[in-house]
Amino acid sequence: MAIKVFIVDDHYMVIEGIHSLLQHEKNIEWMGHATNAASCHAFLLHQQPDVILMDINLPDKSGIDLCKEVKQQYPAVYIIGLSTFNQQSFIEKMIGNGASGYLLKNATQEELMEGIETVIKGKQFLSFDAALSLRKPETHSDAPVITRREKEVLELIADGMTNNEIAKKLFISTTTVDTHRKNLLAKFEAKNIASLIKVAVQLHMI
Amino acid sequence: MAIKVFIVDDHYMVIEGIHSLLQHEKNIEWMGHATNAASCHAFLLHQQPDVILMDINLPDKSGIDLCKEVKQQYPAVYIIGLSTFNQQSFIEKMIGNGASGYLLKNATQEELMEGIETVIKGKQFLSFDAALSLRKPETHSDAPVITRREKEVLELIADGMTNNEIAKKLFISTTTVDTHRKNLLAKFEAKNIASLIKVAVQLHMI
DNA sequence: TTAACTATCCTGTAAAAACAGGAGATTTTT
DNA sequence: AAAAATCTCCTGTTTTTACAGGATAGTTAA
Repeated sequence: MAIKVFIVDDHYMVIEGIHSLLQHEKNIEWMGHATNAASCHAFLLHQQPDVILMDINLPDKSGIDLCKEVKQQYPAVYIIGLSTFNQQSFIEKMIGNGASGYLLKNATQEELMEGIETVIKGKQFLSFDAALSLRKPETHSDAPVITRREKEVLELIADGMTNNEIAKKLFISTTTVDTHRKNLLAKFEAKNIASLIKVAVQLHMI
Repeated sequence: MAIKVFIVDDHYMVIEGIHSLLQHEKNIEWMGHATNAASCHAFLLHQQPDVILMDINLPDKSGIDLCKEVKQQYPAVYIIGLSTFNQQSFIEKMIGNGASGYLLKNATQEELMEGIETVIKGKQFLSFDAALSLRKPETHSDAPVITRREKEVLELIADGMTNNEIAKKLFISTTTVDTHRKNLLAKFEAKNIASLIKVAVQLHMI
């Protein structure tokens, strides 16, 4: 029996691209597409795909949230996240919200088929690069790995708060905030906060 | 005579998507694709497309640079930039480097065809959203107006330089740099440089 | 169960930024 | 030509950051 595949993505080129890659696969039944979360919900009221390929960027909702909702209502469906970028945090959140796998949009037809056939068996599938990025997060990435607390402090610094103000807000000592700041500078290999903030914003870490 | 179209993009799904959208167009001759800048150059040594659809993110080089190189060597070819996002700065750089137009990847078949047919006539084509963002650049933006010198100083601050270092580099007094810094803080209504840099990077002023 | 990581805190010192409040000399715009 | 904007420079003071070099307790991972 053919695997019923549905896609949620707001980019026609991607929809058409995947459709094109799958159209000659006899094992795949193309169920169509939705370009936003609302249409996806509407579709699922009457139809039941086996696998949903889901973009993480949708106009009305993030794919991460949609993934959670769909999995709660239809636990039997397998969801594969789709993204252009190899963003570890998104991958983790998608998986955390019930996605069975992850595919980068630069995947080949073989990878796409492999992904669908893997998740339909209940297994997890991660794109090669995605899998790599989960295994060694900081190897080829310029973004340093910072802790939750450091991120918290970094955001407050970027909002213009001084160590003293941050300390009061977080109920910790000023010297602790200073230590976090020190560690952030070391991790970013930055000379001062100005250059650190620039890089952090450019890396979308703030 | 059919318009010869070539595509440079490292995402197979996008290549297939565009191919799929164009495959039934009799006016289009599909010449194939390259997934990086090097293959694109290699292809152009022997073949000559009329229009190149070019991604701004390539593995070995930015589309912005590739655009420049290709236009220098083959001025007759029309280049249309492709991107997922509606980033004004990229659009401007692509156009500045000789691109004839710009298409968002969520464009429909109609928009795609319209884009190709427009640039082949030597006209400029910008995706609707892209065009909107170019028409009113600073209308809805909170970006303060800063002088040339202030921008110069701002960039050096963002690179991690101190007032003293900047002063030496620009052959002016440290106190002058301090004044510029003071004025920048006032113009951005920022409490300190950290918050200023954050906003400046987000507004693409750095 | 160690080892590594994380978050917390400390004492100091030196450097830098932020803030106040000026002023003179060019350019640019009106 | 006059007004406005820009760039330049100054003396101070206070606050904040940056840097050095620790330490302790709890958590997480090997």
